[in-house]
Amino acid sequence: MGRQPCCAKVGLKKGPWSPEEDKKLLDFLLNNPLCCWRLVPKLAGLLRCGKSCRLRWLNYLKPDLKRGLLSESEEKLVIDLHAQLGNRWSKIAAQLPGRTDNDVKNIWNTHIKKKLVKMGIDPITHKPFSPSENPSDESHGEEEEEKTPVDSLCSDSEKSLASSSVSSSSVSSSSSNSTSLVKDEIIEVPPMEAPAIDWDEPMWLLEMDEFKGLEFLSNDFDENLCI
DNA sequence: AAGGGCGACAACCGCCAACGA
DNA sequence: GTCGTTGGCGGTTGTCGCCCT
Repeated sequence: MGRQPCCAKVGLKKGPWSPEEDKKLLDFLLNNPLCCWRLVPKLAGLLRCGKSCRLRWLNYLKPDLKRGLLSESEEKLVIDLHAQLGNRWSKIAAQLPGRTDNDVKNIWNTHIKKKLVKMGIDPITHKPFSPSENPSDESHGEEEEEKTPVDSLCSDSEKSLASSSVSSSSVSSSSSNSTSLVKDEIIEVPPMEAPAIDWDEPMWLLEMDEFKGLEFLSNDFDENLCI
């Protein structure tokens, strides 16, 4: 028996969300305790499937999201975590406050991957390409081949931060930084600075009453929603 | 000015795991 | 133990805007 689709495909809207839809979803989620995503579109008056609503909330509407490119330290962290975890974007994103797995995945694919390739580093293995398999014809010096991605991307002062945090062999106990469980392993990461309120939200969203008092956007908010 | 190429990002799809009946 | 439902995840695709010719 085939798996049922997450929602009846008939009559449901797909594609980009309109400001009105965003507002409806946001209004609903701000004013109602979340029961289950399947009911959200129905109760919020949206012609979307619950899954779509969930994604929109997590990737775009959630108040504490950071937008825009990664900072240098975030980028280093992503590279290190990727070296450890592979394409487990949600685990990687969990170490970056305000970033979503979709965000990290997109940034990896559009920026970091290319950057590594250009530097002669295989983004999958995180090791220098062997001369025969190097996709970029740009010559890279011997020195560069010896560098790790972190070495190549950051200054000396920053290297210490990155290398002390999540090198592939650093599932150790040397640091008192924050830790997180990834299945059986413990990943140690440096404490990221609190997400700055650096919103790049559409104007219509910023104009909404709910967003005029930022104190409102606390962690309690999320817990209340049980997300 | 037109349009083709490309990059960036939002959104969808399909699979899987967890959970409850 | 089985089945259905739901949420979560990662891969992929679609769309839009910018840049170059």
